Amino acid sequence: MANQLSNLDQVFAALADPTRRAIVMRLCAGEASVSELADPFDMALPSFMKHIHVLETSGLVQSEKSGRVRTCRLSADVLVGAEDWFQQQRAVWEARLDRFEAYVMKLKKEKERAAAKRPSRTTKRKGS
Amino acid sequence: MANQLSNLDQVFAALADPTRRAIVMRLCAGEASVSELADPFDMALPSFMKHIHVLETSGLVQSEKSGRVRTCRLSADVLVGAEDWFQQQRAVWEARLDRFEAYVMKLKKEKERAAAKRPSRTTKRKGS
DNA sequence: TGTATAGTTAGCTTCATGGCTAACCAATTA
DNA sequence: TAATTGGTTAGCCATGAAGCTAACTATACA
Repeated sequence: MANQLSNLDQVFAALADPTRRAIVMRLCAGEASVSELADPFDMALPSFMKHIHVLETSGLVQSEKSGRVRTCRLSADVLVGAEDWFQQQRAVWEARLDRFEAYVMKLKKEKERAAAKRPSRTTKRKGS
Repeated sequence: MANQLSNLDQVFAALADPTRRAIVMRLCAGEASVSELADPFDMALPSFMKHIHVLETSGLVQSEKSGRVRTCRLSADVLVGAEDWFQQQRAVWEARLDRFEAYVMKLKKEKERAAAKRPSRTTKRKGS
């Protein structure tokens, strides 16, 4: 619902940075202020804020300022949207494997049938 | 097994580009040569090759040259490795929601118990 | 042997990213 | 009211990413 905007370009780009992945991981455990988030990182605040901003424009994070403190929280649906992409790819991949397996089974059966017709000319041979 | 090398930085960076995601999607359906892959894209070959190279160094794609044609295939395990990251985050997120829900339920019960003790002083009130 | 095909290499531009410092609000707290 | 805290703005720099053209190599086909 909220992820029409979740364009994968920005989401994946956001997640390509270890600092930002760490922020996302932290926010999975609950919301936090900017300086709480920044604390573990050895980085100037303005640099850190850029990461927050990247996360916000990707839609992964939302924030709200009250008083002088800005609180950040995760948009789980955007995260899920990205996860969906993988699941879609995996579905295609697995369908292909299934088809391939079906094909191999078919070949095998045909071979067996052929072998049954002209009985035991070549025995099963193992490839190296 | 093959994804000790699958560093998420490179994998997500690779997937942050629509051309490269399209390549991955294409390869989910089966292996292909470079020029087959390049065909749908309006892009000079050297530019396209850079994308292939990014995908290869991320581990998402492997390729092999035979004769003059280079055939590319997907490394599904690397894709799955990235998917795993999302599942881990979701697990943390959902655990938190569960705790929160448990907490809300506890509060609710306590309120009910308190209400039962001193019978019906204030009826349920709706906040605006 | 000559020509077309499939990639590759080299080198160039342009723009985005990730980091910094310095200076600047605007709420809180003393 | 003055000082501290929490964040923001502006601007600089180095690196890397994404695209291009031009020229080249090496295989396959006629």
